[in-house]
Amino acid sequence: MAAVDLTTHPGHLARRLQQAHHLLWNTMVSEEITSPQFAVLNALVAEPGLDQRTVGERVGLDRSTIAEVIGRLIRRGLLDKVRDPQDGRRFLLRLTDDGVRTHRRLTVRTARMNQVFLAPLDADEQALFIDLIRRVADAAEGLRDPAPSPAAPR
Amino acid sequence: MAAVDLTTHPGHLARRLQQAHHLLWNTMVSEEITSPQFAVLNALVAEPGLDQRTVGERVGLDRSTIAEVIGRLIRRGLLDKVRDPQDGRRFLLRLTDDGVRTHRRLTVRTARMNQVFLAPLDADEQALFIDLIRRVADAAEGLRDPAPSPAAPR
DNA sequence: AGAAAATACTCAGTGCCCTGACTAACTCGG
DNA sequence: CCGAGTTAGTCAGGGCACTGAGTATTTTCT
Repeated sequence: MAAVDLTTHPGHLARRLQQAHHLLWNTMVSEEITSPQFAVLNALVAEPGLDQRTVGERVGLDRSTIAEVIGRLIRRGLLDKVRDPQDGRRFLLRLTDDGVRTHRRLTVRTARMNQVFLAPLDADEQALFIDLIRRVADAAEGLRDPAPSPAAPR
Repeated sequence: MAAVDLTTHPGHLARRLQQAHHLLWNTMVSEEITSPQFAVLNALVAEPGLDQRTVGERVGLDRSTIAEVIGRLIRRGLLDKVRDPQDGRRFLLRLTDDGVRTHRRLTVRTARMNQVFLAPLDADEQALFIDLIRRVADAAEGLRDPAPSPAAPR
């Protein structure tokens, strides 16, 4: 008894939403390059020469995961990684020509995929959908560090 | 150049939403039992004695993943798995007493967590949020099998 | 200058998620 | 009754995502 209706649980819906997206991505965008990998390429198109940690921050991946993703992109020849001569801890990342081409090619397809993905909603709803998800995600991310009392921000 | 703004991409937002949810789950619900594991427990509270495949269908996991999740729940002693005497291919699943207790305990906490998770939205927005996500996820899942022409449904 | 703290990254371990190939068991048509 | 097709589950392999521990390098404080 006392089972719950999971279709009203945002977490469960979030998981299903992501699965559905992953599926559509595979068929409409690429079976080689995944959505997080594309996010990394995109971050480096916007800001070439970032280090790993910062890229991870931009796309929302922790230090371990970003290392794996970058490893795969390097293996595919889309990315180069060189020690920062200024700071021996960092690796600076830069797209190869192939990486730039791949990003451009996938950009077109992701736009098409997003249209299909959001097709069940009308234009107003689409904007609302994006806004609501962003607000919830932003707020939950803000809960990470318990935010010390405003009197002691440092 | 020509980088894209990922904050308008539903797939990227879906991933961030799920990450945020996962984080909150860990702190507010359980570090032992994950959200998909809870979904399995919940499915078996609603319908005891289901087989693996059907549980997977109920919670939205493929045959491989559901096998892993069930394996972990069995190792934790929350679940039992026995061959169906009627059909030697199936395993029938049933919660242990501990499994039932765990489900009950977590149900209370998930309700609290959902409140916190959705707190940035007002009541109307929350209902809308759930509705929009569900519609998009359902539609995308329906794209799996290309839906043959209506004249030849069989 | 030298010790302590912070930072960037790696590695091991756990869990979720999928596909494709395989095995065992059942069903159905002839 | 028996072979072909279907179904439930396993296994190998690839990718995402996190934590905690450990290494190397830089910064900071004294």
